[in-house]
Amino acid sequence: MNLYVGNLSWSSTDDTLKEVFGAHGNVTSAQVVTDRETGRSRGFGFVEMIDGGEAAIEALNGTDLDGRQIVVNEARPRQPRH
DNA sequence: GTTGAGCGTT
Repeated sequence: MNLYVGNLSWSSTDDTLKEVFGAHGNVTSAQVVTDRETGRSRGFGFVEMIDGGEAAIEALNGTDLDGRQIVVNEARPRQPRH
């Protein structure tokens, strides 16, 4: 299950998502989207989960993460890179 | 040493 996580703090990392979402399910991959040019965080990320995905959404959506209320939702299918 | 709506770099 792919999860979209928005409104992240600039300090939030892949490990941050993996820890928070890992507490509610099995995380296979967690990645904070960083700017390709500057390499800085764009304030959102994606989390891949095997189980507990929807549970993590309801459990973590709107909750505080590193000082910001994160937005958790199911991610849309990513368009092929061009 | 900054910024703040949204759906990703390979």
